[in-house]
Amino acid sequence: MSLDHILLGMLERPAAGYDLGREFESSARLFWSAELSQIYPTLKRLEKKGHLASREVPSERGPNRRVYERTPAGTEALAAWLREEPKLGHSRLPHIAQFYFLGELGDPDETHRFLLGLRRSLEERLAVYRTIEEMMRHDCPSLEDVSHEQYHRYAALRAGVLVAEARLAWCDETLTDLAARETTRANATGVA
Amino acid sequence: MSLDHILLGMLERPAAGYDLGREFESSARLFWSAELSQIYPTLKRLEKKGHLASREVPSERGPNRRVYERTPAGTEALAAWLREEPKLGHSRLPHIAQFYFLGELGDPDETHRFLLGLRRSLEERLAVYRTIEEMMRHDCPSLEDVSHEQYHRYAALRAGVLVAEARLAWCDETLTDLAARETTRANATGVA
DNA sequence: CGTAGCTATAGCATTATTGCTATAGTAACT
DNA sequence: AGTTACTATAGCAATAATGCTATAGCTACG
Repeated sequence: MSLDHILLGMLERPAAGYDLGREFESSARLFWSAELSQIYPTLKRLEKKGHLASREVPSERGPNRRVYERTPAGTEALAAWLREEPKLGHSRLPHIAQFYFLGELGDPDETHRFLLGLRRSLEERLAVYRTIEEMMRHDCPSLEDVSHEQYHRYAALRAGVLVAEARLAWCDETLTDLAARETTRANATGVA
Repeated sequence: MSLDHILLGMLERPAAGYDLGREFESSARLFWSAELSQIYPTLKRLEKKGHLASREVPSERGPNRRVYERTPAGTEALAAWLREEPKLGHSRLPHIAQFYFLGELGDPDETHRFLLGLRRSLEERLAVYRTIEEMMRHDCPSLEDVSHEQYHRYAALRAGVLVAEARLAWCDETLTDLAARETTRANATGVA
């Protein structure tokens, strides 16, 4: 039920479902994703639960917006979740799953192609993160000056950067090992 | 629909649902998780789809086992998935979500406590990975000698190790920055 | 005016996933 | 014989998540 708590966290200030959807597409992408079709019913459920309150607000451009805000009970529920043990959870890594079984194809070229493709995707992701990191660093000269909240946002981004870099390093390590295996194999057949 | 393909991948040799469940608890933990209550119906669906075939086999200890194996269509479906682009997917990282909103508590001590707890969990995970890594290295003197398939399994483990190390490094970096912020704050109030 | 695009909410069908309970045979221990 | 534990399958309810479609107002372009 992490989504409940993530939405509560995002509602530090009042916002409509649509706004929260945008946030998942930008900053929250780092650690979660959710579609509007999941966000709207979840907000409704949280309101029924008493963790959120909503009111309709006329929009400047479009139909009325339903703006949600946390109730004291909601704030309490969020705080309780934040104080829980860090939840490492089960990672779902489809790309590692693919790689794990890729050996069954028995074709080193497929593995090579796969790693190059993965490398490119990771470079792209890292470039986005680095751009945001620079923007944040540009806004404030020293890390020690930013607000407590801003610091957490910055640090979360750093987690994304460090992990993406580690995955890139893994691609390179694995490509190197693969090449070494290939030359060994070539020599073996060459000698034989 | 990754689970379908992961189960197909696991069925390189025939196995029962129970066996696959065990595999999720051991090696496949690296990249996915699934409960038996999800595995059994999925196997049934894959059989109906024609990607798997099953037969009942008397068990030595317990009721009959339903043993599944891939059909040619199943092998083909697996190969098609393996040849697809690497799927980075949306990461679901509840611990980063917690950290991201932890700033709202406004208490650096909570952040400190959180990072220490996370650090401990990561150390534990890493210790497990390293043990497996050593076992694999013990079984074979050189990486270039193992089978293509074994090599993929080893490399997938390495991905887990490198990422866990990166997360640990992030904990340390963030703890250091946090301490620096605290001393700055202390001096500021001390001067004022 | 038409229409394309954006903002905003809503609903639905399907699948994915979790957590729980039930059943039943076998093995090992007491 | 009774109990506990392990192997193995099954089913169900609830929630989570995806992907799709519908509606409706407003803006901007030609």
